[in-house]
Amino acid sequence: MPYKHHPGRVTINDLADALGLAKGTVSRALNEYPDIAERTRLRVKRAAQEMGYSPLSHAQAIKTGRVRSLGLVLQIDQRLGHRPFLTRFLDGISRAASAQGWTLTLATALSEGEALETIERLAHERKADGFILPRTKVDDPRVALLRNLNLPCVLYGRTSDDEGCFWFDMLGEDAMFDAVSRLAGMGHSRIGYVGSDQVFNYAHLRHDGYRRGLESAGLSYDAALVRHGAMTGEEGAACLQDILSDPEPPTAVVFCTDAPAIGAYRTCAELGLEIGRDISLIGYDGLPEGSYAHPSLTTFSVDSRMAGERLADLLIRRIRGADPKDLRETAKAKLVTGGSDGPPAKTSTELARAVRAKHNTWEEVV
Amino acid sequence: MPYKHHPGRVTINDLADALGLAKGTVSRALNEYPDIAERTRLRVKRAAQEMGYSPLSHAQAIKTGRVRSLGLVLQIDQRLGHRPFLTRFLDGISRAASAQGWTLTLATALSEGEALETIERLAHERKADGFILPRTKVDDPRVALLRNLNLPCVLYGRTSDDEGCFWFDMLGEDAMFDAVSRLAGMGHSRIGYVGSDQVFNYAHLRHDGYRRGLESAGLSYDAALVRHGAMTGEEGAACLQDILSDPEPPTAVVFCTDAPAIGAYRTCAELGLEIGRDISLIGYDGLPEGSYAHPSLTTFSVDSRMAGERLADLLIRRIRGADPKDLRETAKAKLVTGGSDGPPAKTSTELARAVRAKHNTWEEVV
DNA sequence: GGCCTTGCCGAAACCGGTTTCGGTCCGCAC
DNA sequence: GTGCGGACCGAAACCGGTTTCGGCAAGGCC
Repeated sequence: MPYKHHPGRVTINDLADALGLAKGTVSRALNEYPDIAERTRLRVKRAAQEMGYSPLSHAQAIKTGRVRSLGLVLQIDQRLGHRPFLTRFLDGISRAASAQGWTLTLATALSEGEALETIERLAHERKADGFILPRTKVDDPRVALLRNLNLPCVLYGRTSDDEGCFWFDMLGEDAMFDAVSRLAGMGHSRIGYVGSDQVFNYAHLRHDGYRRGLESAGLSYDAALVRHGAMTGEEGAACLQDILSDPEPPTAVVFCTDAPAIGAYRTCAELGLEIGRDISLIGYDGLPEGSYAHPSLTTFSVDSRMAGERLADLLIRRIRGADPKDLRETAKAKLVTGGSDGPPAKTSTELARAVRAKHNTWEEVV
Repeated sequence: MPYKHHPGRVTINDLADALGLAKGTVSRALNEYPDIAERTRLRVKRAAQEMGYSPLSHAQAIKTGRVRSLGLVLQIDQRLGHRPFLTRFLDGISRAASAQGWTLTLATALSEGEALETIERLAHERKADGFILPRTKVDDPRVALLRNLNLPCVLYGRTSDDEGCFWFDMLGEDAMFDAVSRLAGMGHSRIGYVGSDQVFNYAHLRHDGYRRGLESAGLSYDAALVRHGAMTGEEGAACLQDILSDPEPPTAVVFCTDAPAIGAYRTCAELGLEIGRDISLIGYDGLPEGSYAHPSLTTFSVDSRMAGERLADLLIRRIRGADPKDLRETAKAKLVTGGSDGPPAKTSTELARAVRAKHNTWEEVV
C-alpha cells in the first residue's frame, strides 16, 4: 500500500476549535493582521505553540502562491570537476533558509541549456519562489529568463545588465589590486596575470583590479604578461609556461583563481624554479589544496558558507518585497599568506636566462 | 511590493472549461481513473499538452499529502572536509527525480542531533515525502525516527535492523575480498588492513570481506596487522606507521577508504619505502586524488552518480507503494589498477629491518 | 417491455490554509 | 437618545487540485 499521510497532524481547524475562534481569525492572528486584538493574538500564538501547530507551506501556497522555498540549479561542469566549496556553500544557504522556515530545492544540469530548462520547469511547477544563480556570466541568460518569468533571483557575482537585479559578491578586484600592491611592495616590477574564462563576469572585474594595482604601483601594463581563459590546473601550467617564455618574463604572477595557480607549480618544478624566491605566485579562492601544497599558496580565502547565508537571506528579503536596490552586498576575501610569494631572488633577465637554459637542456635530451 | 504570483498559469479549471468537462472529470482522466472513457482520456491529455497544463504539486499535496519531493539531509562533517562525490551524488538524485517530475529538498546539519531535528522539521512541514539517508550507521537513529514518523526512507548502505528498510549499497566487502585475493595472488602473505570508524555499517562489512579474503587465500588473520577508525589522511598515515612497527610487518595493506590510503603515502615517503614494490597499498572509493598521486593508487571506484540515481528511483517507488522487499539493490565497485600495488620486492623480515633502520636514523638525529 | 447492470460523467464535498466582507458591540460626540 | 466611527471577530468565498457519490443513458437479459 502507498504510505498513508499525516499521522496526527494538528490543523488550523483543530486550533480554532480548541480556542473557540473562527479559523479565519486564527489565521489572521498568526499572520499579524492589524484587526486582531493584542490579547487574542497572544492567546492564539500560545495555543499554537502548545499544540505544536505550524502551517503547511504547500497549503498556504495554494492561496498565496509562495512555497517558502529557494531554488538552486547547479551546473555540473565536467571540466572543473569537484568543488570543495560546494558543501559549505550549500550549508550556508540551508542554514539561512531554515532559520526563517524556508527550504532549499536543488537541481542539477549538465549544460547551460539544461539549466535553463530546469529553472523553467521548477518555476512552472512553482517549486521555488526565487532562484540563487551562482557563477554569473557577463551576459547571463538565466537572468533574462527569470525576468521573463517574473521570478526574483539573487546573483552570486555581478552581471552587465543590472536592471532590477541584486546580488552578493566578493570583491575579487580588490584582492587582485592588493596582490599586485603586495608584490610591488616586495620589489617586483614585472608582474604577470593569468585570468579566467571571460564569459564569467568576475574575470573582467579581477583583470581590472590587476590593472589598477599596476597603475597604483606605478607599473605599466604589458599584455605580453597577461593570459586569459585558464580554469584548470593544466591550463594554468600552460599559461605560466607561455608567459615565462617572454624575453622579459615576470618575476611574479597573480592568478584569477587557485586551480590554475596550483597547476602552475608543475611548470615551476619542470623549469627548476623555486616558488617564493625565483618566482612568486598568488592565487585566489582559498582552496584546501593550496594550503597542502609546498610551499603553501598565498591566496585570498573566500568564505563560501557566508556567501550562501547572505544570498539566501537577500533572496528571502526580496521575495518578501524588499527593494532590490537595498539588496546589494559585497565582502572582501581574506589574504592568507603562504610561502609562494616573496622578494624576487632573480631579476627578470636572470629568470629569462634560467628558463632558456632549461629549454636548451630539453632540446638536447630530445 | 512583494512579487505577484502566477503570471498566466493555466489551471485545471481553464482546461475543464476549454473541454466542456467538469474539472473532476479532467482530474480523473489525467490520473488514470478507470471510470473515464478511453477517448475522453486521450482528449483531455492532448488538450493538457497543448495548453501547457501541469498540476501544481503543492495543490495536489493538500489533498493527497504528497509533495513529490525527496528529502536529503547532509551531515557536514568538519573532520572529513569536502567530498568530491557530492556533486555527482546530487546530480544522480536530481536526474532520477526530475525524470519522474519529482524534486530534491536539501538541508544540512552539523551534528547528528541537528540532522535528526532537521529531518523532523522537514517531515512535520511535509517538505518531503521520504528521505535518502547516506552514511548509514550500524544502529542508525535516523531510521528509528523515520519509522516513528511513518515516513519512508532509503538507505545508502545497510544497517543492523533491516525491518521494513530498503537500500542501495555498494558491495564494499566484495572489493575487500578481491583486494586481498589480488595481493595474495601477487605473492603477499602478510596483508594488513586499515578500517574506518566502526559506527558506520560499511566498516564491519568490509572488515568481514577482508577476513574472508584471507581465508580464501589460505592466510591466517592476525589482529596485529589490523587497525580501525581511520577516516582522514593523517589517521591513515598514523595507522600504517603503527602497523609497520610490528616485528613481522605486512608487505601489503588494504584500506577501507581512499583518504587514509592516500595519507599513508606520507608514511611510506618518510620510511623511504617505494610504494608498489617495498609496500603495496590498495584503497577503496576512487577519489580523484588517488589517480593524481604518484604512483597512482590502486582502488575500487564507486559510481556516486549511479548510486544517487538508484536511491532516488527506489525511494520514489517505495512512496508509490512498492513492497520494501523488492527494493534492495547492490552493485560492485570497479577495480582501478594503479601503481601502488605489485609483487613484494622485500620480504616481511627485510621490510622490518628497513623500518627499524629508519627509526634508528631518526633517533640519532634527535 | 421492464428491470438490472454497466459505463461514463457531473456535481459537490473536501483538503488546509488565506482573504474579503460585513456585522456586532462599544464609546463618544451632539 | 440618536448617530457615527472604530475595534474586533465570524462567516463565507476562494485557491487548485482530488475524491466521493449519485444519476443518466445505453445495453443485456428474461
